[in-house]
Amino acid sequence: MAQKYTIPKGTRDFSPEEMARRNYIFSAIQSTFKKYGYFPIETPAMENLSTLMGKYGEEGDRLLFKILNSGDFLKNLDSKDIENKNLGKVTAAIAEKGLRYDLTVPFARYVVQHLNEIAFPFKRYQIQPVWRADRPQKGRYREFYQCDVDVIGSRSLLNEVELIRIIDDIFKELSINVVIKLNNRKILTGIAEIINAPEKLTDITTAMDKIDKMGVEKVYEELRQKGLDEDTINMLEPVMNLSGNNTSRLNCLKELIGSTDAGSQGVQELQYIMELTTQLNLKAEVKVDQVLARGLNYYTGTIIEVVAQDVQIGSICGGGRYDNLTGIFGLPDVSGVGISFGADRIYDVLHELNLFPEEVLSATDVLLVNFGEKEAAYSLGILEQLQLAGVKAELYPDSVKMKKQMKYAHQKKVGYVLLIGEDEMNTGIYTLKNMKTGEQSKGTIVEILAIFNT
RNA sequence: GUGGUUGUAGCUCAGUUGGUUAGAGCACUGGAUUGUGGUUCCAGGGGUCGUGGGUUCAAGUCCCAUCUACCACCCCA
Repeated sequence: MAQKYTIPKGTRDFSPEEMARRNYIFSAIQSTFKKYGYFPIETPAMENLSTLMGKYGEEGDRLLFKILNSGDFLKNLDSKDIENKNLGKVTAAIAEKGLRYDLTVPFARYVVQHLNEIAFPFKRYQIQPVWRADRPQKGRYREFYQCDVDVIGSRSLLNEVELIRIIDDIFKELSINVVIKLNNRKILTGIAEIINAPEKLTDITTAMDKIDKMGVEKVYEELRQKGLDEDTINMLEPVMNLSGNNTSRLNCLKELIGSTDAGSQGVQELQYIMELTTQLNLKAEVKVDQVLARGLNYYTGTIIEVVAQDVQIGSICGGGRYDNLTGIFGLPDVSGVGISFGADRIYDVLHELNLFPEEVLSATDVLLVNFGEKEAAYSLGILEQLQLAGVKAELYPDSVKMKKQMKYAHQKKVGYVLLIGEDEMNTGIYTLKNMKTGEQSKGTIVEILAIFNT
């Protein structure tokens, strides 16, 4: 072996088998998006860093891949910044572009930039890879595909309901059992207000979000570390320990935080969504989760997260409503709501549960064996007739030993092998071998075409 | 970014308290079978033991560093 070449940490190659399975997922997602009236767009892999920085919080800025400037990238660099390890300034001086971190922020940029071409409410989907400089782990990659659907320019909660239906449709088609968790950013705000700690909103919600993982006591411990006093923490108790079904939980929430503007609005919104959702015939379980706190950085209303029931892999879909994402790009008061499907994690779920259909890899129907120069030239005409009839056919390019050609057909899972040697050329009656049963039959081109067309 | 585990043939792995020429299965190539794959039998090729340094008469094996993959945290799809 010449040398060991590898791919960067957290990235992957995809074999033809894997691509067939991936395309199975993508087409399930894409066809559903289309069915609901969404149109596709694409945006570049790289954006200006000014577009990306500051949109995902401090953590997000760290996880952005930055692209070194072309040419003399040192020309804007101040050597003092290097000495002082002023990483922010050094980065800004040598890199002005970065790889996109998600599809939502580039979409917001797109909307603002193409405002006058867009009919609102704008329903778009986007299926493209994103990059994060995170440390790879199970179900976590540095390059992965997101499949986004968003509606922008409509405040109606019917959009939320539609997204829930889309989620249910897609996972139903893929045979994955899921729980759709719902919350509302305003409920979180209400909680923070009712315990008189609105400025601690982020600390409170990210701590509460971990209750399933580490238990109530650890959450309280983390909150103490973040500087909350015992009284405040005790006030959280009733919120943390909500029980019962969705309706009773919502009613409890209303009592607890209904006195705040945000809280009452948030509960009302969620109640409305639940009302509409419960009368639908959904397969997925929809669950109100008052501690769910994803995407806190730009979400303002509904928060959605989807987890697989039978595999522990983190969320496979997530999203929410953002009232002012385009505001950062100079277009205020445009509300949007959207979700993102993690195709790579869905792949892992399907793989782990063995849920991929057998025949996702569409193999070649028939391989024509190459017996030599004359026979190959003759076979070319037969090949053409087969392909014209819609049969997936290929002619082995080299006249190597039949054993090798048969083995190739076997490995590629080709259904039939067509043998056209000297005898067959002379008689016009060809030999067709069924690779599954091993049976051989003889027939004219018309008879053979008939076999494939049935 | 913090902490832990790991690395031996293309792949999955064995390799004893440090000791002679580092093994197996699968895969690959050739043959048994000159027009027949998937089964069987025979033969063959393939390794700077992740990389760099150190300890030792002697290192795949012990020590340090570094890289990779995996796991947990942070965060997230």
